[in-house]
Amino acid sequence: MLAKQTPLTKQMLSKLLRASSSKPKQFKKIHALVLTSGLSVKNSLLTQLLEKLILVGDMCYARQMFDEMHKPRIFLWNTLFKGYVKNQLPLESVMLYKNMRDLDVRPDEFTYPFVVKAISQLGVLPCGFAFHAHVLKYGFETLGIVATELVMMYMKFGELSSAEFLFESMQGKDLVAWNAFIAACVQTGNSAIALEYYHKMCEDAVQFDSFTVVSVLSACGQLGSLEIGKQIYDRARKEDIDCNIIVENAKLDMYLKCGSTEAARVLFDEMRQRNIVSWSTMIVGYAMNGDSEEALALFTMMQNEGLRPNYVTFLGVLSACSHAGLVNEGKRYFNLMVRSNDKNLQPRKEHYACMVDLLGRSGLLEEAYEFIKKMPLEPDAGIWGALLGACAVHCDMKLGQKVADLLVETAPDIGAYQVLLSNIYAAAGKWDCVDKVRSKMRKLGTKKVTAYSSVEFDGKIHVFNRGDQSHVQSKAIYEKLEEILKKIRNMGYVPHTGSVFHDVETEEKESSLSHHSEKLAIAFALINGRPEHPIRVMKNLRTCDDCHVFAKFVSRLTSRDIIMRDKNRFHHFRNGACSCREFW
DNA sequence: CTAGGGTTAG
Repeated sequence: MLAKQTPLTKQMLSKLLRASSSKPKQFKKIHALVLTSGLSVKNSLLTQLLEKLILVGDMCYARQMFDEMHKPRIFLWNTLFKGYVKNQLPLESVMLYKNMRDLDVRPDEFTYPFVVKAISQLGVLPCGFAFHAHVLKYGFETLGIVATELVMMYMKFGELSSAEFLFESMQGKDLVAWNAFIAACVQTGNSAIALEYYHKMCEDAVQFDSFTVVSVLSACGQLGSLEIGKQIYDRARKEDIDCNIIVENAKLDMYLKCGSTEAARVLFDEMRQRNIVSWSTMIVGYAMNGDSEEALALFTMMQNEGLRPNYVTFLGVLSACSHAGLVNEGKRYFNLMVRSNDKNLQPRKEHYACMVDLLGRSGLLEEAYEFIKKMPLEPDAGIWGALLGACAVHCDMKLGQKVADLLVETAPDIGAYQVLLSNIYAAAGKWDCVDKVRSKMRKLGTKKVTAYSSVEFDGKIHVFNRGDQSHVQSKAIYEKLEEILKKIRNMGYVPHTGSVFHDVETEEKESSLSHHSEKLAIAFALINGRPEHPIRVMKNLRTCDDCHVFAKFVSRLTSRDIIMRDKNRFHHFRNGACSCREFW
């Protein structure tokens, strides 16, 4: 490498650094050379060295180097902060900040974007407040970049109103600030708000770009707003916005999340280029829509094209097996992952949850339980939750109780699990147990999520709760519902009162059932929607048995397709049958 | 010399 007698020069060091692309061992050698050479090396060179170490993720060595420096200037501190953020070490970042202040080093405008991002990663709100105060103290809150980071931080903490307030009070918001906020809204499940801000952005005459389009399309997918999504995409095309593969993937996903598998497939086949995200989106989408055969066929096609699946692709494949009850195929794909010898492709907790779901849904509850006990990872709430869900489907009270007890310990704040358990008790007629669960929930303060359904019409999202009378067309909706119920009763519809988990008389049960949010949404769509269009209903939770039967009858009665997306999957109702074949 | 935004899954 280097001849010993050659004196080391700074130029040579620079060259060496550039040559040693990403081999941490070489950095250490070079660093040793620097230390022994006696050269007074400028910080700029050390910064280069630091940057390289950060790139390969050797933060320990980077820190060691930093600590050996004499009075490092603020930009070196910043470089280290950057490294901690890049390598997801928020705690180290906070400690470094403390060191910095102990040494009376004054942070500059570049410090806070890194530090605030670290706090977002750390996820401790009081810490966030403290850093916000520091930002104010040094007068950096007027800087767009720092303010944007603060907004993102509050969004990540679920402090939507704080984030909104901060965002609104930003002066001269640029495109990136808008995009960041809209994206954060979508990522935190506030898609309706994301669309609001997209419109505000247009009013403010800020020209949107492809980043905006991706977030808005994603929002439309979440909301099931096919028409709004199409409009925005067409507008982007008209305004010559670069619709790259990420935009196309987002559009593909929107179609699938709105239940338009055919349109999605046309788009997929026409795409100029497809990457692993395109394929995975399509496979996951088919699985969600109950088209397991297409999902698995596409997986095979992808492999034939020589593309390597990633862990998301396998989630799609496994959920396709789960929705179709393909136990053996699911096991085969799961083993494919285990045997792949690819570290990145080893089954993760989500895959185990998928397998538990697959086994449990097929009635193999004991096998699912054994599967969990044997898994090499620590089972989390999601995995036990999958088993509890299966216990609910198959009314297994004994195992259900056992699993629910485990869940109370690991995830006491998730009301959905308690609701599942109380549903199991209710189905068995154990009302005293139902009451016990309810009062326990009250005591612990666990809330259940309120069920709602939504329908897009005339560029707006119409939301319905159970027994909702707040809609302007409420009277017409209830009349329509009565009319339909009467007609389908003559066709043989019998209300499935098992879906009511309260200890009340049959008559009351029926009236409670008939006002479920899905039914109101369907009635609304029948009044307003065009007969040639399918009815699209989005539900935030799993749909109940009675609404499922109801939708089947309505699809036959009215000869309309009903596409219902619930929390887990799609139900495509046509002429009295559902695509899920009663397996959900 | 350094800083903020996007797609699948959760």
